[in-house]
Amino acid sequence: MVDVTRSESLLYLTDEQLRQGIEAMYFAYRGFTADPDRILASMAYGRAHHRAIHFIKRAPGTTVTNLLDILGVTKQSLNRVLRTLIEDGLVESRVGTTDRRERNLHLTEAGEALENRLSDSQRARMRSAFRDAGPEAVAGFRRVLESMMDGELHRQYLSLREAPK
Amino acid sequence: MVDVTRSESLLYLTDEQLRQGIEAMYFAYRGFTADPDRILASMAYGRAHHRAIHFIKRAPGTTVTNLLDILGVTKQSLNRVLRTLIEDGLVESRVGTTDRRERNLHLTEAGEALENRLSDSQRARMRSAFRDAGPEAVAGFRRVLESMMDGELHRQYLSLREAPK
DNA sequence: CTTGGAGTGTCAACAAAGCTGACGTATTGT
DNA sequence: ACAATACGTCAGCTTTGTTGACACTCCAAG
Repeated sequence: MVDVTRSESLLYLTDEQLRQGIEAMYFAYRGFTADPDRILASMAYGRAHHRAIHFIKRAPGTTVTNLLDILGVTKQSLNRVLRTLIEDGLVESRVGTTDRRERNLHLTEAGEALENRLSDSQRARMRSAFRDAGPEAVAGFRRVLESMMDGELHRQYLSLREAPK
Repeated sequence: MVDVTRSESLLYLTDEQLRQGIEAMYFAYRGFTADPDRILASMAYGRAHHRAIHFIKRAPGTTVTNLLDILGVTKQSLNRVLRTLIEDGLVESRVGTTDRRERNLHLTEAGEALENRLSDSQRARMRSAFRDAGPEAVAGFRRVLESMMDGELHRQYLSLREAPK
């Protein structure tokens, strides 16, 4: 089945191993989004609203352009989502202080409440997976995921750590 | 910053670590789908076609119901995708031999060709990530992802290994 | 002080891919 | 004979993405 004569240290790079990794990624991502999706479906929201809320929570006061950059969608697409969140009183859009063209986005109390519900459920699953797998596995998980991002994605991923709050 | 007095072995379960895991998952999944998406966009296909093609390749002769089960979508949704693939001559639908109500799905030569292009690009990224991270990290990656699937997803993930070909 | 460009919002139209509900046909198994 | 299964399809709706066009506010530079 597998040619054992080749360097043993590369057996984890066989096409079969890669395919299992691909399928694991597919099924795990479905699990990853399942819990928040259930909560969102009970309201008039979808995954796009979750992402906006998540990153506004993560970087309060962020601008629309910055959010656009992180989410990688068009402003028309983001605006539709953002508008409903503002109308529903979950997000507040404040005119920028230094540059009045900008809009600084913040979660309202209601927005914070929903964010908590969503991220609690997602964290619960992540925590359980992390605990089951153990610290070394978690480190490996992180290392592989980070290598899977291309340059631009990785830059954005890291940028979230720079000025967290 | 972090309360070092609590058990050190649980530091990897802090909310901050979990959030980083969540964000890593989000950005990595975007990288994971980026390459096939580019190929698909140049044709009239989308991610849904890719998934169908992938699992037909994985389990040749699979039935529509089985594919429905794995993909977790409605038959109307799958049928729309499957119909275009059959019309375009990438997938063949053969009347079942033992049960003539069933349809056994196979890739045609053209279907195999597209599947190869798609999975080559996806495997290339996965291989590069695996190689960068090393075997132990890959094992951890797999362990965490598998723990992230809930029961039903995990069952389906494993079922692909049972009768691979 | 005008003018170009950046940041934002919005209208319109469209596409991909999910959903529900309903119905029809072929086939199997009781 | 009849109920259930497997499949296909019509119609209509939703979410979330896309282009393209246009307007407004505001900053910065000439």
